Amino acid sequence: VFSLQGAMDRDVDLPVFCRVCEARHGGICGALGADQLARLGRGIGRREVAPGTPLVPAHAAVEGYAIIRSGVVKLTKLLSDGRQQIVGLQFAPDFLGRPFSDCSAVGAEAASAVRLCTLPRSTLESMVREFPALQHRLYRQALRELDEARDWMMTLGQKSAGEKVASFLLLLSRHIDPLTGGHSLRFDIPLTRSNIADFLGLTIETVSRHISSLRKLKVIDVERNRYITIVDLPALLDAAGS
Amino acid sequence: VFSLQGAMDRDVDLPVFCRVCEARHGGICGALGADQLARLGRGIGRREVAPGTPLVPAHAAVEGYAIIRSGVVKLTKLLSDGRQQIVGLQFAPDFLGRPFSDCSAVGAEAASAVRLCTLPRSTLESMVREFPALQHRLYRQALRELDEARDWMMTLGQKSAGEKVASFLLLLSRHIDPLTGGHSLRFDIPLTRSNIADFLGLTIETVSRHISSLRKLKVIDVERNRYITIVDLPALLDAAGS
DNA sequence: CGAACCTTTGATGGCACTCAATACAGGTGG
DNA sequence: CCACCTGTATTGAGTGCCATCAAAGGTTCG
Repeated sequence: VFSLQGAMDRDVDLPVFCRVCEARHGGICGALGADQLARLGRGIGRREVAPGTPLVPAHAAVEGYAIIRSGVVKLTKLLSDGRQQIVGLQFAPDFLGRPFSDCSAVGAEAASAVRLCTLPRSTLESMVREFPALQHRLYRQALRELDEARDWMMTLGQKSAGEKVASFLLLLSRHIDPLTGGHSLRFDIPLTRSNIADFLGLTIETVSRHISSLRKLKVIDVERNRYITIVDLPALLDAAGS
Repeated sequence: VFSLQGAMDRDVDLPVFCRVCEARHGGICGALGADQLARLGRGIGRREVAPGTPLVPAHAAVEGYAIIRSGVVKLTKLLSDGRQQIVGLQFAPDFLGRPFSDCSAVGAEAASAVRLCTLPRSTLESMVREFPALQHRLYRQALRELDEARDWMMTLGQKSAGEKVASFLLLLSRHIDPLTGGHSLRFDIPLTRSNIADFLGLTIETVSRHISSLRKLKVIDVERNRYITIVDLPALLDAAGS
C-alpha cells in the first residue's frame, strides 16, 4: 500500500500524456522517474501515422528517435536491384532509432497505423550520458532484438516455406494484441502478403498457398484475408518445426 | 609526443599480459584505464583452445564471459530435428557472452584455434555497474552485431546460392588477417564446408559447386581446399549482388 | 456499381537438395 | 619414404520445392 501510494504521488508530476500512455512502464520510459520523464517530455512530440508512412529512410542521417506507442513498424533493407528483406518488426513499447551512429543501416516504415512519441537526438543523447539506467534499457532492447534477429536467421536459413509461414503466424500471435470479443488466438495481420513474403524470403504466391493449406487443414481460420484465428495451436507449433 | 609519453607512463601499471595483448586497445578493453584493467586483470584467465571446442553450450547457464584475442568463434542455433544454423562469426577483439541474462540463446564453438581471456560473471557485472563507459562499449558491440545479423538476414532471405557464397568470401576477407608473404587478398578459411553450408543455409555440395565455379572463372584461387586468394575482386563483388 | 488493388489458384520451369560415387588431404604405421 | 586409412571435398545424375508466368476471384475504395 505504501509503495503504491508513493508511486501515485510521484505520478502527479508526470507529463499529462505520459500518465495515460500505454507504454509508460515498459520500454525505456520505465527506467525513468517522474522528474526525468518531465524533462524528456519537454522535447517530445506525438505523431500518428498511416500504414505505409516512411519513418526512417535507409542510410539517412539520424535526426531523432521515437518510441512506439501502438501499431507495428517494419525494418527493411534494400538490395541494389530492388530485392527487399524485412529484417525486423517492432511493436509497442519498442524504442525506434539508432543511437550513437550518424546513419541508420535499415529503413523503417509504418506497417499498420502507428502512434509514436518522437524525441530529438540531442535530448536522448544527453539523457543517456546522464542516466546510466537509460542506456541499460537501450542495451537490453538491443540484446533482445539481436536474439530475435538470430532466431529469424534460423528460420530464413533452415526452414521450408511451410515452416516459415507457420513460424510467422506464431510470431505475430506472440506480439499482436488479440481482437476484443473474440477468441484469444484471433488477431489482425498488420502486413500485406507482399510484406509477409519480404519478411520470409518467399514470393507472395508461395505465402498464399501455404496459408490456404493451413486453412484447409483447419489449423487456422482466415476471414477477409486479414483476420486470423489459430484453431489448432499444437498443429501450428508442429508445422513451424519448433 | 606529450600524450604518447603519458600513455606509456600509465601503461607501466598494466597487467603484463595486457601490455602485450593484441586486443588491448580494441573491444571493451579500450574503454578502460590502467587501474581498471589491473582490477579486471585480477579475475582474468587465459585459455587457448583447439578448433571445435565448445565454449558456450546453448541454453546453458551463463557462467562467465570472454574476450577473443585471436581466432574465429562461431555462434550456432540448433533445431529440434538437428538442423543447424550458424548465426554469427566473431573475431578478435570481440566480447563473447550474454550479459544480464541467465542463459545464452546461442551456442558458441571455436571454429579455428582460439585464444581467449576469460572473466567471471561477477567481475564483469560489477564493473559494468561502476563504469558506464564499459557498458557503452558493450552496447556499441551489440549494435554492431545487430547490423551484421540483419545484413546476413538479407543474404539468407534474398540471395541465390552463388551470391551467398560470394558474399561469404567477402565477409571473411573483411575480417581475416591476410596470410603473411602473400597477396593482400589471400587468407585461410577457418571453417569447413559443412560450417559454411550451415552459415549460408545451403548444403555442402552446393557450396562446393559454387566455389569450384568461381575458381574456374578465375575469380578466386583455392589451394589445398583452405587457402583462398581473391584474384578478381570486382567480379566477386559483382557475384555477391552488391 | 465500377475500378484499382490485393489475393488466390493453376501450369510450368529452374535452382538447389538428395543420393551416390570418386578424388583428395592429412595422419599413422610399416 | 611409401602404403594405407579416415575424414573431407568434389563431381555427377535425378528429383522436388519454390519461383515464375498467367489468369481468375475478392475486397475496398470512390
